[in-house]
Amino acid sequence: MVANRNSIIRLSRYKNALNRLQSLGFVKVFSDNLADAVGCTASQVRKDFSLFGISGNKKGGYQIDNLLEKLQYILGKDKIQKVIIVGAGNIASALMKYKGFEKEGIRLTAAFDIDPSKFKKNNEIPILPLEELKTVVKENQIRIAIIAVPDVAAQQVADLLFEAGIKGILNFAPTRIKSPDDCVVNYVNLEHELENLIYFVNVLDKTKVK
Amino acid sequence: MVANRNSIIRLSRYKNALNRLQSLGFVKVFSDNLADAVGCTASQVRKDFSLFGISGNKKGGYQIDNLLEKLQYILGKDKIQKVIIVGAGNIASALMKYKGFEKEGIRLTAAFDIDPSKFKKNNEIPILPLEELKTVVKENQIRIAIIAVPDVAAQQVADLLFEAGIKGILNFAPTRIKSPDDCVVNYVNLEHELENLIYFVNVLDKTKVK
DNA sequence: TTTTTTTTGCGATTTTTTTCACAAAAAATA
DNA sequence: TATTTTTTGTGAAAAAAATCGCAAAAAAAA
Ligand SMILES: NC(=O)c1ccc[n+]([C@@H]2O[C@H](COP(=O)([O-])OP(=O)(O)OC[C@H]3O[C@@H](n4cnc5c(N)ncnc54)[C@H](O)[C@@H]3O)[C@@H](O)[C@H]2O)c1
Ligand SMILES: NC(=O)c1ccc[n+]([C@@H]2O[C@H](COP(=O)([O-])OP(=O)(O)OC[C@H]3O[C@@H](n4cnc5c(N)ncnc54)[C@H](O)[C@@H]3O)[C@@H](O)[C@H]2O)c1
Repeated sequence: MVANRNSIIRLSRYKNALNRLQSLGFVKVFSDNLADAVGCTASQVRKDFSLFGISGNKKGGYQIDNLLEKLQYILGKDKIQKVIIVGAGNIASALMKYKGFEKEGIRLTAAFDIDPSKFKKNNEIPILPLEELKTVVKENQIRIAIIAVPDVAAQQVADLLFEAGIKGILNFAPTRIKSPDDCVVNYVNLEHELENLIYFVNVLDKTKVK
Repeated sequence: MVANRNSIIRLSRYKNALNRLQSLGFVKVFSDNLADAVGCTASQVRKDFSLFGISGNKKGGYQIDNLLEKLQYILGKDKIQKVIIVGAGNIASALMKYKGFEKEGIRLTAAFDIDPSKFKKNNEIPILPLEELKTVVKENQIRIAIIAVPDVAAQQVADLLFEAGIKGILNFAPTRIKSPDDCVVNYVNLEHELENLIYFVNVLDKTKVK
């Protein structure tokens, strides 16, 4: 397949930029506007579109509404995506309070924890005992989960999720997850993001001296 | 330079794996152990080390303590890295409560907000008025900042940070930041991470049918 | 109507990244 | 001591990703 992680991330970025342009009243866009907006080259934009079979109009650029529709379809935004969270701690509570997911068609359906003091059955996003996870996943046909438990619990939680039928995990715990072949695990490791930043700040600092 | 974002992220992963192995009592490690631990190939591990001038012992693998030291030096972990946060909202409060950063030599020094109701001068990590940002950055020679403000405020906050002398930003807001040449901006976009996951779950789902 | 200008689409080329493959070193074994 | 085994280190090869370059289409101008 043509798609790799970076190309899909770029599609998400194009989508964001298009939403912004649309809300500013723009109707069409050229590849170099998009390139500007997301920080890549115009030929990268066109190549990405070409690989996904998206075409525009010579000299006319791309119709924003049409382009958005296609990107949204590719990114699975034609339907609401239900997501659960395991581990109702600090990260989870930031995510649950965030209003931006719903706007993007991502619905946090429920959170789960082992600690009974965290349970809140009547919240808008209920926090439920781990024991109910399987039922909720099955009844709602949920395929995506977020892991926000301490690192030591991450693998066992992942195993439970796979058993329940989850196919994709976004893992905040700094632990590599062993997963079945038909499942995907993506990682958000904030320490590593900061280390990365520190490295490149140091590099720039050193090259400046020369 | 040899380094790109992915290779540095891999170094962070090796470091994590090594810490774990060390705490389990291991003293040496082979490239294929590390490959296993982080999910890449053994030759990738050796090539990465080779590019950073790290060498081991033929037939003897790598000395964990020695290797860790070198990785930590490359990743700037030989000194404590002070970091500030702008926007003391949901994300920021999750980050401030997290104990893992200090263990990794990353010290959240202060947070800043424009909303006076958020100020907490006496917290362990104080939440201060934006006006004090410049002074704190200068006095502590801070180079790294995290942006956790609403998207509309992100660019103006970034400009303020650059003016104060910040060289690297980790941006949680879903907005591209225009930055000077000698500064780095990395992005954490959780919507995009979830979209990515959804895309690849859909792809796997479709290929399975065939 | 003809010419010029602009912008796409995509094959070709270049660059970057990953994997391969094997000599060399060193330990283990015979 | 000689042979076998194991593992590194790194050029060479392959694969993947990004960029280039230009024909073709279409709008705008002449
Ligand atoms: N908070 C941050 O800013 C931050 C930053 C980087 C990484 N992380 C990582 O994200 C993860 C979550 O961090 P946090 O700060 O939200 O942690 P937290 O301690 O606030 O929350 C963890 C929650 O998981 C629950 N839990 C523990 N074991 C469980 C299990 N087996 N099943 C279900 N629930 C379980 C706990 O009861 C708790 O409510 C951790 O792995 C952490 O390393 C967090
Ligand atoms: N919370 C999440 O889970 C989540 C998920 C994805 C993305 N994000 C993004 O992260 C950012 C922060 O999200 P949040 O949920 O923490 O938001 P929040 O609304 O809880 O907090 C934002 C804080 O920024 C402060 N602020 C506003 N303008 C400011 C300015 N100019 N200078 C300084 N402070 C200012 C506000 O007073 C508030 O305290 C947003 O851009 C959001 O889109 C958050």
